[in-house]
Amino acid sequence: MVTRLSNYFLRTLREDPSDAEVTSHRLLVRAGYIRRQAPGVFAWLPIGLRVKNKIEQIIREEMAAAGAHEVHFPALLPREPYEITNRWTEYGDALFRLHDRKGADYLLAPTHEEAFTLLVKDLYGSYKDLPLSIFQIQDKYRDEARPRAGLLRGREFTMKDAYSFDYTDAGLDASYQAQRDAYERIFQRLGLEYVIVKADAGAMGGSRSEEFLHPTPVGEDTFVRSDHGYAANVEAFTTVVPEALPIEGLPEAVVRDTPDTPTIQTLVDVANAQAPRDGEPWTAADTLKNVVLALTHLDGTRELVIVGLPGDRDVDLKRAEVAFAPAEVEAATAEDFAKHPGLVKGYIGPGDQRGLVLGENGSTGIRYVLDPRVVDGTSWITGANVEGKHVFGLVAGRDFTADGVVETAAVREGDEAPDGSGPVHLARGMEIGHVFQLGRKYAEALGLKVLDENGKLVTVTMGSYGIGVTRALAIIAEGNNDEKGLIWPENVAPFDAYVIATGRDQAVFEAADGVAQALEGAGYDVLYDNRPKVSPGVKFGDAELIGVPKIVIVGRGVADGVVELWDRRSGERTEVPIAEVVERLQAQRTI
RNA sequence: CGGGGCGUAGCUCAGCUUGGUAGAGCGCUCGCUUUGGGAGCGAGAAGUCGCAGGUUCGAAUCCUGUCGCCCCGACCA
Repeated sequence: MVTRLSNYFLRTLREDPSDAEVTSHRLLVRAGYIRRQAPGVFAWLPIGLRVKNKIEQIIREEMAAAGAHEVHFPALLPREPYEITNRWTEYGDALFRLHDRKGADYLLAPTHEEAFTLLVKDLYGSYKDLPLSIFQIQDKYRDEARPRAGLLRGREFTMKDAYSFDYTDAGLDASYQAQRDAYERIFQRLGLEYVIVKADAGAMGGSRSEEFLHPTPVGEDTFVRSDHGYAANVEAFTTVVPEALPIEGLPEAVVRDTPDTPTIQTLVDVANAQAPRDGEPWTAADTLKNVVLALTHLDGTRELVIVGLPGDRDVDLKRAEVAFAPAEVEAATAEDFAKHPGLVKGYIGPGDQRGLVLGENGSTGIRYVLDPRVVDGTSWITGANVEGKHVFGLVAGRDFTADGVVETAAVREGDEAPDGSGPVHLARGMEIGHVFQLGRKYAEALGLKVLDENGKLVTVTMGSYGIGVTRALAIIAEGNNDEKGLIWPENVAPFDAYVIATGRDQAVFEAADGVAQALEGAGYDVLYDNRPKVSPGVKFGDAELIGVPKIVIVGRGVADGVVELWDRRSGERTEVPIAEVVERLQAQRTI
């Protein structure tokens, strides 16, 4: 059936909605694809649902090709399984919780590891049943602190989540690879550029984790990539560790007066004025900055830890979170300093040959960890733990030691990739997919075991694979538009062709109707703007806003037996005889 | 949770400083005209000015409180 605009449930807005900032949000609302219901919660109108269904269909086809079977879980789940895996607590405020009439706790699932694991446990008990991959396309709920950017970060969103079950590590690797390959095909079909980056497995545990990031300025993640193949989320980036240097022959450390030098820059200025170095001036990279962080451990205890890193580097709190996981990390507060009078703010240093200040063996007893660049034999200007004094020539491994090495320094443009593939560039990306090996965490917690070939019970190992469906839709919209409106790629467009009848001549409407019917007959989904008494300008504007890639204008040319084919993306219009419309569009078709 | 902005018709907004009968454009309804780039004329329907209290003869406007929304940051498997 041809969809006729005169009675289709679609209303475009002439002006941008006032609450939308990012392009995809603005255009999807204005063109009548979605409507806001609550912060981060959207209703899908018929035309929006069509695009969503197209994306889901592509995912379903590729999941089937990868051997995964579709299931469907409730969004509403009881508390107990999440209690067992501790996620009822760990998920914190981001979990939507509710009660039934008896007061029992329920949640709106933010993801479904527990439900899937328990279902497989219910039904399977033998290694012969494995491997198994199952997936669903389901709405997920997360009570985000701040939903934003329309569909890009909502509180309700549609996600494809797949889970694999194996009883060997090799099996998990194969299942993981199958999903990873399927993801590549899915994103290619969706026309979404992606970069696969190493990701931090984080609190989810597991050994291998990769994110599919779509490079875009509206992205929330920062990632790095080299020109020769390396790509990683900044959280997962590892520093190339320099060789240790010989200690012999290095001059003794000297304490100097450096009044009014609470910051690295003031210190460098004073150092160059009072103790200039032969050859080249001191820079921030010659100083050792000691940053005080406060960790909050899972049991609620607060611990101070001091990170020593080159003065030209800043601490990246997200990287620090990874380094100190599962503890939460924040900068130390004035209160923290007050509790540790041994710490002289602005002049903190590890100590010197006369005695250590930082570290578990130091006078403060505060854990002291170093950036990987601070290898043995490197010499530093750093705080002397006295107001207005710094130590010059303090040598790592000779004058001080630390309790460990951690990656907390912010990654910079030009840093060397750990795989030797050259300097990295920083870019913004939006996570559109995530594959990771959960391992046995959930199976262990929930008791999912099978009997192996030897009749022994073994714990199943799992993988988890997600694609944000509605986020992918928004990202496609974000990357396919112009000042007039959306421009859908053919394989996710809500319709294959958009027929416009202009004018008021009955013959035009009859001809347009014929064109629409002919296209439908050829297998096209057609949206036909048959609205009477609507001016051509309005119809053209709506067509551009809605963004169906192929438009057929039926109007003044009808008398001569021709119509115009209008390519939404290129803007090109060509006249063709009415009888050839179907043929011409088919010739242009790329899918 | 911190910072900023905003709540007035379906939408986008003016009015608030300086209190005095609720406004515009678009959209919607009816009639006539118009029909290749968001038409014209005429007639209409449509609002608890977020909510609650207060000041005042009188509050969209001033005061207090409160709720909500948007943006930036923190947070974000």
